[in-house]
Amino acid sequence: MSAPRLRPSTILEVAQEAGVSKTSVSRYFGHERDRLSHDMQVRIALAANRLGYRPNPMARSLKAGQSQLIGMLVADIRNPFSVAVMHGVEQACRERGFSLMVGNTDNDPAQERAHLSLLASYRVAGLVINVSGQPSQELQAFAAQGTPLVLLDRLLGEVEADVVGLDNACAIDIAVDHLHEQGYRQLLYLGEPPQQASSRQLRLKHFQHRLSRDPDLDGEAHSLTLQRGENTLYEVLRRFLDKADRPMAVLCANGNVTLEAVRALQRLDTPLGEVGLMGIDELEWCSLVAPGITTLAQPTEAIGRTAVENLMERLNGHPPMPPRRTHYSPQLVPRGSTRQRAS
Amino acid sequence: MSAPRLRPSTILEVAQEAGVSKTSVSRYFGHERDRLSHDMQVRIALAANRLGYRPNPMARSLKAGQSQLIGMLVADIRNPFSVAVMHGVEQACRERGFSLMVGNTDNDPAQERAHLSLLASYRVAGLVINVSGQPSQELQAFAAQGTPLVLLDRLLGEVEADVVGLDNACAIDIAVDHLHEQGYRQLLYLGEPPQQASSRQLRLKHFQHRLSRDPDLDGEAHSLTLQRGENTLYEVLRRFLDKADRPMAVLCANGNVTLEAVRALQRLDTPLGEVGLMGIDELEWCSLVAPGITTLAQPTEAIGRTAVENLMERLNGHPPMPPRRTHYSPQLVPRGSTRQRAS
DNA sequence: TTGTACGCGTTATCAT
DNA sequence: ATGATAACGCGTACAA
Repeated sequence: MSAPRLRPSTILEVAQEAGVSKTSVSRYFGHERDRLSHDMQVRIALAANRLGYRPNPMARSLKAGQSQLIGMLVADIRNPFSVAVMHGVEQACRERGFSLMVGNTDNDPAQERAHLSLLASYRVAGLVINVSGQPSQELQAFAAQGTPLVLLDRLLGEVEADVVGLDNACAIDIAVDHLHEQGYRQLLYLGEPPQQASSRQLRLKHFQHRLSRDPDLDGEAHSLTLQRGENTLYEVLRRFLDKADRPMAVLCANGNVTLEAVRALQRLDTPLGEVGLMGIDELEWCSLVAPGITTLAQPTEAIGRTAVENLMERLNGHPPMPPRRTHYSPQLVPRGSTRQRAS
Repeated sequence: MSAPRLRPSTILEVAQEAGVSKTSVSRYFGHERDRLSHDMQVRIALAANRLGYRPNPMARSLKAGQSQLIGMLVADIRNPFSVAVMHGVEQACRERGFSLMVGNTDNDPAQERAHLSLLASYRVAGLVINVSGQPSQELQAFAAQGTPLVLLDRLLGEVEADVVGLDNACAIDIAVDHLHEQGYRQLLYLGEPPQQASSRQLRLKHFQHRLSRDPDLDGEAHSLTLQRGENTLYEVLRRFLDKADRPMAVLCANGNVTLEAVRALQRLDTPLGEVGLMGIDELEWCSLVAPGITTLAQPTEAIGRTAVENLMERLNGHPPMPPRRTHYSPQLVPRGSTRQRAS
């Protein structure tokens, strides 16, 4: 049997099959069922079922000037954190009858722009985005067009949008307090280059603030580019370890950094705990690496769901609503990597 | 400033701006530029630029009866393997001017069906799917409609589709051979319930085949449902360890199983390597858990790209083409977890 | 309560 | 080489 390409049935065919006008069928599948007589409802339902009819969302969107699509742009899809958030977004969308168009920008502004204009052309009803860099013209256009925007994790000046993410200052506070309590006095903060993302800036800045405020603590902060074969992180760590004279700990700004830090510490043959290690972002393997890595867990699902909820409120609600910011507090997951050996 | 909702410009507006007919503009943006005089091309280009015109893909699809969309259905989006494949799919799509609609089914046939009929209504040009269970009516409809289908990892009888995935027999062979070489003689195979996925069946079956063929080897296979709080895996492992009298090793059918197996082994206080451990699927943390976990790495990106390439060939090519199967061989990544201590 | 007729933005057919 | 027009599937103002 060669490809038959059975045409999906149209509203017109359903109308004929049911012996009614297409208007009625349209009403039935729109939100005006109540305007139809019971008799008519039954006939339409039957006919539609027989033909396996499903409204064509393309035609709908064309007419409406807006689709039932939500766009989501992720800076790094291989980051489990992003995926976890995406899971929340996807669920929330489906529950509300929206579909998800995802794009991965690999932290590349050019890819971001390309995706953006594509999503715009699809007239997505809303956009959830993990921006990678400066506000592009395309993003401005989105905002100006009135399409609801939710910024994930990273915020952006000049763009009118809701923001959902971690309370960065709070996170740093919890982390530094915890390390302090555990007896660590010299702290090394490791993060990725802050230019690209506001959250990175905030975390870094607040860490430095804490350092300067607390006379009890000493330390430094480094921003480095994570890359295959790079061993900047290793070098930084080695020098810090050499220099330090009091109990010291490393604080990693995100999951990727944590991963590389563990690698480096293993290369340096340094037992976790003796040198404290703590990371923002909870990853499934953190409990496996002996003696367990202390983390700050973000409520990823909630972040995703909240993003969609914000979108929906703007979609249903009234335009004049000031941008909202939702900041979640992380949860401390204490493990062996911040427990000094009893000596 | 309240939401202006700037309407994106249309082909008609460009035509007026350029002082030509919409047909010409359509030709310009379609694949018939050569049929236009140079003069006209310039005028249209200028006008389009001035207005920031982008063809409306909805209208296009409506007319064409098919979209520039590729659907991708993933059984478990939180599985890093799936995400890695998705990354390959996304890239390949974008390079070819296609966008990706993703859905996560959480291994639930009902969700799969829902997504399927949605994707169908969007007239996706092709579908990449990680099926979760039996061929649903919706999937049959897809195939019957002539929409190209690529099955990932799991194949399905009765559905005409290309298949891209791992060479499961080969994978098991490599694994068993490796374990054998390393001196392990009693093998425990741990997998998830095979009913849902053909790849699970194949791996399990071939493992048992190898066991029966090789008089040198002894062992058993278990299928178990992985779940929070469940400790079936732990129990199975404990009993096996108690019983075994020769060097023994555990072979995990996928990344999730590996994760749980490591947890269980740690709970049992069994050093990795003494009891061998090996997993199918390479995960970023496998090198971190001392002494490193031996894995079989799948070429995830390639799998994703190949899936899209198959789709494209069917899209451009001639319908009468028999289903193709592409099976990749995994790569052995030997680490400490399959190295017995020198004693 | 139900139906007629038009338009959403695009492409294909047919003419010029 | 270029343009007028119909049609894709749907929603809706308007009429009945």
